[in-house]
Amino acid sequence: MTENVKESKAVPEPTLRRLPTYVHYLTHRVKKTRQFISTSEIAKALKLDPTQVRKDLAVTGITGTPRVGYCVAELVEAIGNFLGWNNLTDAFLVGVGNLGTALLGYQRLKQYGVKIVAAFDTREKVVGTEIHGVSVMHVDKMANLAKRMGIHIGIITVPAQAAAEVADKMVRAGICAIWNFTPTSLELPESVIVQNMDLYASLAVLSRKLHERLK
Amino acid sequence: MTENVKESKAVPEPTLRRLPTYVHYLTHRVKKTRQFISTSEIAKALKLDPTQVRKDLAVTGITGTPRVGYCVAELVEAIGNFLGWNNLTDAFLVGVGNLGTALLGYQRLKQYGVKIVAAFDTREKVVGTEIHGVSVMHVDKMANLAKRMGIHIGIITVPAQAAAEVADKMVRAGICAIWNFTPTSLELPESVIVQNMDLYASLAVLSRKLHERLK
DNA sequence: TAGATTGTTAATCGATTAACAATC
DNA sequence: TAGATTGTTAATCGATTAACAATC
Repeated sequence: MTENVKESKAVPEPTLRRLPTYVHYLTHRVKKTRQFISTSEIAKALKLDPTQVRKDLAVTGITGTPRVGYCVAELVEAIGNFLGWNNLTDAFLVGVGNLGTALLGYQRLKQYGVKIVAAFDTREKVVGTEIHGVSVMHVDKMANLAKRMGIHIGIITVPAQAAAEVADKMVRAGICAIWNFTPTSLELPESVIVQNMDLYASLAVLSRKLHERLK
Repeated sequence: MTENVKESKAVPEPTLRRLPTYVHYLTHRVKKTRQFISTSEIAKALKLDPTQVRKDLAVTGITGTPRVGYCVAELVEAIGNFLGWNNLTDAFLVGVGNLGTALLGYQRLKQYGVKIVAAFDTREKVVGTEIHGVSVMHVDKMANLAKRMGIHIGIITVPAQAAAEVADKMVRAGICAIWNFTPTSLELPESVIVQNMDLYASLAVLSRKLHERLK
């Protein structure tokens, strides 16, 4: 079997999760006037290991200068490029409840490469309305529209019991990456990328640690 | 140095994160009539390793029966106990924007051991109102009230630039566990439990994987 | 030059997975 | 009994951390 000349290893998921944190730190807490920064300084602020920071940054292809550090502006640029924050990807959101509405209001998502271009629901009360500038349509129109517009990302913010069905519909409509805000574990083909945003998993960690502490 | 007779190892965080998933699967997708279930069946449905499921369940102290499996009702009960879902812990939420409002509407949180008993903000428009049955007060009143009510959990849903200050206020008011929905990395004493719910970290993983796929 | 910082290779650590004896 | 499933110990895997040579 022939191997690729440049078979790049998959980037570890923990690294991917830390990259936006670096950008946030660099753009919001490092003075705009500072041109360079060392990994030990980043590490200290974010409570990480300096070596880890260097390894993380390395995946973006950027290099630093011994005794000087990394150029802040270049870093921000390189991470953005690496994560695809430049070319906006259109997304559909299904489920305009409390959380769905909140996400529609997150203008910030655009800075992170994703733009919600349409929202869907089944309830008469919301279908036909516009929320935070995004039209809400009946979910029956989702599949055709997704195909026609070549949508790749689907965001699921429906009640848990409807999640599986919505996910199936999305996949059949050609959506290949799903951001799942329900606690339901989706059974989908291997080829579909699923990223779970599980409130309850997160809360369980917090709650258990607190229990241990107070015990 | 004397060691505890029963020095129980800390439960791995990945395990804590999976426990709520088991409960959700068992209560919603396993027929109520089914009395027993094997770890291989759970594993298959959730795309996990059966051994891993057994190890996860073991931390709750529950045991199964060879050739029979685990009693579904007991499992749900044991996990709930372990995660402290029985005795409700009161929480304060600061930042009644899109996301904060959505969380106030999440009645489900109560099933997961946390009850938001008051919300805070600085904006005149919302201070004094009531959202989803929870009173919104000025953030200046938060510290005293938290001390008086013995609040342990704080939820931060303010804009990123206000996060550090709110977190400090919470800690000074005796709050020792913070659920942080902002992308800001909080610099707090070691003793404070911080659980980050980072939308952008999650989105970065999804977005990057999609990029790799389409490339 | 001297010394701080990068970039890389090696060691460690912890979680996942495999192997298998115990058991109902 | 036979065999499916548990529960535990050992092996593997991958991420983190340590060590250190290269470099500006």
